[in-house]
Amino acid sequence: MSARDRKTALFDHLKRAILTTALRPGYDLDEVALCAEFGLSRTPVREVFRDLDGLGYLDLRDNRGPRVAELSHTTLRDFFLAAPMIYGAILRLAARNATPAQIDSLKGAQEAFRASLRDKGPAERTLANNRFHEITGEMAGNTYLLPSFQRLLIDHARIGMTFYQPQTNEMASKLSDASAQHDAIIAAIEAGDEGRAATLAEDHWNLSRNQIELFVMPTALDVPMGSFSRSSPA
Amino acid sequence: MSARDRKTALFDHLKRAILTTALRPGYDLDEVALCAEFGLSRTPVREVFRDLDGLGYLDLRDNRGPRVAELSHTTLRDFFLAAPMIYGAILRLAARNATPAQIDSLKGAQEAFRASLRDKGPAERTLANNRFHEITGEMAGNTYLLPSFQRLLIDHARIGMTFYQPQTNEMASKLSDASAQHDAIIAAIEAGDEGRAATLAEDHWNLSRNQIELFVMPTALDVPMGSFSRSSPA
DNA sequence: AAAATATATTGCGTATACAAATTGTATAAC
DNA sequence: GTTATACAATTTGTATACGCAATATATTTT
Repeated sequence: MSARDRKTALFDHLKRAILTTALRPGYDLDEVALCAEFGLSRTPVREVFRDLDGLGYLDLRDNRGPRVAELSHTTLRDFFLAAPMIYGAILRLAARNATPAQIDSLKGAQEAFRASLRDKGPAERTLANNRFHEITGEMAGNTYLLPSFQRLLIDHARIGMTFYQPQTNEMASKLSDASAQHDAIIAAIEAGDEGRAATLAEDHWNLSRNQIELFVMPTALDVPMGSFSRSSPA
Repeated sequence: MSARDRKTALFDHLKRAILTTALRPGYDLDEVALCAEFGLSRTPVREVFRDLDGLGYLDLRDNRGPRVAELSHTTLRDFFLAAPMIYGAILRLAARNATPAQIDSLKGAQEAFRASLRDKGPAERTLANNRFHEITGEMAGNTYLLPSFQRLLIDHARIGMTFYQPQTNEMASKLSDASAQHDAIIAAIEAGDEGRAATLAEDHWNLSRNQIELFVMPTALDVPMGSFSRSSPA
């Protein structure tokens, strides 16, 4: 195994571990440990760190170890603002520009996603879903939109992993909804139907947003008015 | 002068040289020459390269020297698609979130821009204008929109330098228009008027777009129909 | 006992040395 | 004359070593 392969292995490992929150937001990485684990010296390891910093996976601070990018309240707010706009634009452009080879690639990714829903855990499902959307980004092929889109995908994956983790029960139906939407997205792209692609982007976003909101904002208890006294004693 | 200062000096130098097209798109950088010029060894110089690659200034290819990011026909098309959307979103959010300190900073940048219009050349003007818009990006403060916005600013500066360069004559009035729009943008942000900020973003974009289009598409000659024979005799 | 300063230890940043790969050139064969 | 191959030179990538800065700990002083 060449040094280059070991370097890309490290890159892929960190990317996956961060997306699936196996490495939690804010986690401090150990440079020398990773050197030993992947059989690399510090120089190439630090280059990988810098690349991941540029892509938004890591946060590099001076004279301090690299840290997994934080996922704060503020970033969540930013996420909700930016995501619908960018997702819509990306799918619209994907429908406009997708090549046959890319469509095949997207179908493959959707097949893998469906397979992961059958017999894999949350981490694998997240990665498969992430891959699907990464390909739509490649299809859109817009140099300027892509960096923002990719950052959104990183945190979308991580938000998903942190929030929907526990309730795997009622997740199932929502996930098959998501899978059905993926199929519709593929169809719209293949037909070159930009308007439909944009609509589906909105639908897909709404599904995801509802899921997230369920766990951020606790559902109000469905209780008749007046059951609780206004001034709660003690 | 410490090594760190020399490193940031190199970073700033390359950033400015690329924005002003003193280093043209596609230009191959000489690693060792820059090491000598800035008194650094190869390691920190290569780190600067990687940072600039992540930000979209440079293009790093394997086993090949770093190259100034290309500015192709395709990227120009992408630029026209993405810019209005992102610019609008950024100014809208800037109006929503700007802090008093940031507004002061923006006023300072506008003052510097106006000064550059008086007694500086195209490169200084481009840098001053770039700085103004960078601050609006900071004001918006959205983690996800910022990377795309910054990439747009890079190429907006470079497109400006390549196209409006020669005709400094008729440029003057357009530049004072741009300066007036900057003032209006500051006012809208200070008032927290999101709608007006978004409208001004559109106006500012249209002004810039018209400028660019004038040089990309040669203006049709205003000649009566039939002046040219259909089949041109070679 | 608490606080402050000195000292030790960890680890980040830079430099240099070495290895691998790519490119240019020269020579030979077709 | 053109093309292909081999070899040399330049350049890129990786490894190791050193110096400095930041933080933690211990000892001293108030």
